[in-house]
Amino acid sequence: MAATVRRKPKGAYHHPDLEGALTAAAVRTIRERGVDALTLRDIGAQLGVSRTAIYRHFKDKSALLAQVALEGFRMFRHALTSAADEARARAADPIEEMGVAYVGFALENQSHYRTMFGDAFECAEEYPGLAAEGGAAFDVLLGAITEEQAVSGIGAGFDPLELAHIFWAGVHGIATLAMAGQLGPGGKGKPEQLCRLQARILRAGLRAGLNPAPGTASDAR
Amino acid sequence: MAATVRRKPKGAYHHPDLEGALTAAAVRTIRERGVDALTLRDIGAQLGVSRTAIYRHFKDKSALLAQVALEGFRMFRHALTSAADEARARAADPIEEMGVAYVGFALENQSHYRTMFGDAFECAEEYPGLAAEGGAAFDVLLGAITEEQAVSGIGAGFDPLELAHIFWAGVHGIATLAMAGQLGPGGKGKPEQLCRLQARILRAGLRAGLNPAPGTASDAR
DNA sequence: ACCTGAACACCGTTCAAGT
DNA sequence: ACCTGAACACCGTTCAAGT
Repeated sequence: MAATVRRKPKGAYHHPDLEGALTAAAVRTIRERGVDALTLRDIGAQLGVSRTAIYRHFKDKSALLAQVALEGFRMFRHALTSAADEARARAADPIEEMGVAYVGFALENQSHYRTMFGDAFECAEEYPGLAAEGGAAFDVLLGAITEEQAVSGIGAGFDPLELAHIFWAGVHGIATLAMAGQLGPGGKGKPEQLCRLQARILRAGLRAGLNPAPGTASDAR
Repeated sequence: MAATVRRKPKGAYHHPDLEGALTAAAVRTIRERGVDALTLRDIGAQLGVSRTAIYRHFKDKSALLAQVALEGFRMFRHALTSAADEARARAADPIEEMGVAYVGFALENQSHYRTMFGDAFECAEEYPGLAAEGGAAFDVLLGAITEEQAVSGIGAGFDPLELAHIFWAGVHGIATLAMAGQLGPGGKGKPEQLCRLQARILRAGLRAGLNPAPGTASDAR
């Protein structure tokens, strides 16, 4: 760590860490003016740097966005992990608390979240680190579910991967709808409340088990 | 209906219904090459029309996208309504079938769905018709939930609006994650299966009722 | 009325040139 | 090594001009 001291080159740098400054400026711009307003020229101007200087640090604009997404996934995974750990420490439901942390992260870091699950998400194969970090974040949720199955037996008869997908879809849906202002004017408290309610209904449903719906036609086997 | 016969003007029209052709071309382009590839110049070229001809029919590019979204919401509401009606006719769960129809619509009409819940969704206040159509589609879901509360008593103790938000978030989450290819390589059958499982777990949870989670700390009152 | 072509103010990206 | 300025091929949008 302390062994590698970056020797400052002779040329005058505008920024000691231009790469970090570029991603930070990107995050700030997205937050303040939206993704569409993100312009390499504007970022360069913000940093007092030529508009082509970015190409020294990133292959192109989407690589910069991928870096924002990667940074987001790292923060994201940490938020989920510590929420689950803290819940376990006070004997709360780790899955419910992870859901609250999920939605809270999305709402507090909308720039990162939008970038994580926006265009960069679609073409993740170009940035293998992205898919890996996203998978690691998902594994935190998957781990909590398998643990719950083993410890309390809740949902033990279900495929944990399917349960994880359902929980993910639920919190992702709440987060995106809340960001779009579709969950009413409740403000920030509403999404968390909704998130808790969702987790508890799902938990109760898993505990109770599924009796076949009254008129299920196609999938009796 | 048949009373208003549009008299063809003397000037030579490239398209009898340029407005409809423009939105159709937009939908097709989004489906085939993504929203970012949607270009007024390209659409004009596709239709053999000047790239500024569109301004005779739409205020700007976002108005064209709003039209695509509006068209999408109308088809969407119809799909939801008929799914619920059909479910009632054969005594199936209307909510589960609406969820399947929701996800199915999203996957079969990704151009429309992405536009409906994309940028146009954010600035819906500029296009009041959009918000109205979106609200009408949501009301189909809300109505099915209040009906279920009244008829079968399931979830009767809950705020129907909160339940509707939770169901919406669930199916919206499944739809968007499926579109992003995040629900595994299962193909088209997987999202529907997940959707049914989610609806049944939620239903079972509402039927069973919520006993307080083991270590709920903050919200005892 | 409807459409066109040129023009304007923007983009991302490339590249030879500077230090 | 790192950064710059000019240049290129694109955008959306405006507007005077055509029929």
